[in-house]
Amino acid sequence: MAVTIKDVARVAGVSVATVTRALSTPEVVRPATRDRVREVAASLGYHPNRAARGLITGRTGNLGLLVPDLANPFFPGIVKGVQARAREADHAVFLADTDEDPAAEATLVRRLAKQVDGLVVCSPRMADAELRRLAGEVPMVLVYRRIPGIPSVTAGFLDGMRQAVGHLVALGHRRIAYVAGPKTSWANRERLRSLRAVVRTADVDLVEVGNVMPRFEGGVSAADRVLAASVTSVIAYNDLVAIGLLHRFAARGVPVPAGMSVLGFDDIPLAAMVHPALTTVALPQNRAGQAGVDLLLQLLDQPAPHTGPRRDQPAPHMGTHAGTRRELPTHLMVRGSTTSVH
Amino acid sequence: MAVTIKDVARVAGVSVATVTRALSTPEVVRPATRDRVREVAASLGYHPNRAARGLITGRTGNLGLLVPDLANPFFPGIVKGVQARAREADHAVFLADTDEDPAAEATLVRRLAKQVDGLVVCSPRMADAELRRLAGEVPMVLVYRRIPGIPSVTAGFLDGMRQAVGHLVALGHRRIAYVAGPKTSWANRERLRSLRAVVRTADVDLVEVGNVMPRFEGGVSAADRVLAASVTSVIAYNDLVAIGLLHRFAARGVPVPAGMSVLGFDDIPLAAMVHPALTTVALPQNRAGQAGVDLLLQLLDQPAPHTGPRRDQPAPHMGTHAGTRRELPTHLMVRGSTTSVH
DNA sequence: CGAAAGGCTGAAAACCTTTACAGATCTTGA
DNA sequence: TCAAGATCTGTAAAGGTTTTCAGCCTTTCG
Repeated sequence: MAVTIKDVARVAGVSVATVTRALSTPEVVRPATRDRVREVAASLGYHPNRAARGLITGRTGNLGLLVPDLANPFFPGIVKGVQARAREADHAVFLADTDEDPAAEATLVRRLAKQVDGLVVCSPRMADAELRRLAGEVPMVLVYRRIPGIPSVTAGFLDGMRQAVGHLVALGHRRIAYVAGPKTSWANRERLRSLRAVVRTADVDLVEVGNVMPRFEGGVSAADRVLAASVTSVIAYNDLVAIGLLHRFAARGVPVPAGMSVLGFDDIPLAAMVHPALTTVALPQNRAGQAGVDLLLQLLDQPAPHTGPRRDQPAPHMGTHAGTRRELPTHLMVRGSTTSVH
Repeated sequence: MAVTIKDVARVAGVSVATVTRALSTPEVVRPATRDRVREVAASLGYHPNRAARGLITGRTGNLGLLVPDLANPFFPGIVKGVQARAREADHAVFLADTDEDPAAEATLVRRLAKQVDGLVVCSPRMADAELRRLAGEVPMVLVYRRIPGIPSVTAGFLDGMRQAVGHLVALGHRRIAYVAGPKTSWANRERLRSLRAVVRTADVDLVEVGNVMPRFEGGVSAADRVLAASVTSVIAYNDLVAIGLLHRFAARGVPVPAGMSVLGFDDIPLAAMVHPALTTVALPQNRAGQAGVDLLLQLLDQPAPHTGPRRDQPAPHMGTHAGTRRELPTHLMVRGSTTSVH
């Protein structure tokens, strides 16, 4: 049915070994033969069967990508970044959406592990220990989560927070609310930690408003508590929450930004589309995805672990090497949802 | 390194043939042996190498999914639907984002074709003829595009338009603008065709406002022309365009819905988050993805084409069979962006 | 008790590719 | 012209699985 290497060999009048060499190590075969083989291959539309190749080389040429929820507009950007870089490196990518289910994450990692060279795992919800175990089973890089020993790509939350708070302070705000995301979320913990650190060095009061789901509804549900906190500005866990706040503020007749400055996090495309457009801390999405793939490919190119790696010393892909951690810059996008006090 | 069928065979004291049978055709092996083998397999954490299996069975257990632009919020829903159904059927899915590039579509289809059993191709931008050719090379189902001879999943645009226009007419609107999407888009052509058909039977004037990109900016750029058309309501090609309109109307001081009713298409999650929330024709996303996978799997289960299929009769997967076309229902989501005239 | 029938199991081929090794051809220098 | 070396090419094994075929053992019936 499909054209195989044998067909090419037969038509070109050479052995299959020569065909594979002409295609993958052209320099070792005589130019005349090489060109003939390549011509035949092209005319027959031959492409090596990657599964068969993977069987022998141990490399599938495929990558896996796990995201918690594709419906969260933060993730498509990352996925696109991963795709773009993977395609450049001639790799295809398996995508799995875990529906925010930590248990599904482990299952899917294992399910995919056999078919890929490595995985990019995005904002995983599962526990550190479990993740570490999985990282021992299959090469893996983390995006938007940091665990010592596993290569990771994150963004400068602390710096982002510094810019955000700096912006509000410059506008005269002295009481700021923070609407926190899920307690179990690493990103939320990091943002909160950064925020507290920043606040400590500035002359502002911070009011923390309970944990909400990182979605529109979470913002809606937190809005009234924010209003009750008598603050002049609010930083939301992410843009979706911020937009939920906006929605509820509008319904309550609180003008934004005149009556309340709202600041988001992520800079999802949506942030620029709402009215007023959202001031937000932009986190790289595309670039984070790309960086994830870069790290992963780099990891895979490292000398392979000794067959039967010792238990007592981490396998090379555990990420003990340099350049294994990457922190991308963040920047503040000032739009219409923040303004000066009075 | 990884545990293979040989390991299981050795430990269980049987041949590899028995192992594979115990796992994939349990009824043919003696219960005692079967149980022992399965136990050993489980304890060793054995999972068949799918690449190797695919080599011999011709089935990879993988599906491919092509989308034009994951950043368009319409598509993540479809992707999630595909994922969900694929996972139920124990298939993994390759995702490729074509970045709205028709040329990339063909390349990616061919690139993926070797590694999957079939493809779900979503809202493809390429020409019918090209798509037909590709469908001859690899089992394929179309989602949100209909081409005779290729299995497809679409939604009832005509019915959706009937509901949309009916809603506006009931509210007293007599002049309606339509902001069209890209001329090359099949969805746009269908929507326009449906709209014209509906308008013909109702007592309303239709003003068509030029073709715009199917994004937020497209709506922004069309808004002024809509205002100049002295209509009381506008139907946008999709929600993103509608939201762009909303944005520009707000900037121009035109109150929505009091001064202008705005109606979208798709019902992306965002539609409910903007202010005012968008009245829109809801197209199934998740269900469309699921239906696409259903159709594809059904296609694959059909008797395989005779080895060396005749040129003069379509291969089975060309979709000459019944049940090969599926049209899902649409419904109008009435929210805050439409109201009665005066 | 013997033979046929049926149920289970194992050996080996097949899927498509890459690669180690050995063989063949060509070039070069004497 | 011959030998040695370099260059190129072919054979065969390997990778993990499924499947065909044949053979073994057990059962059943005469």
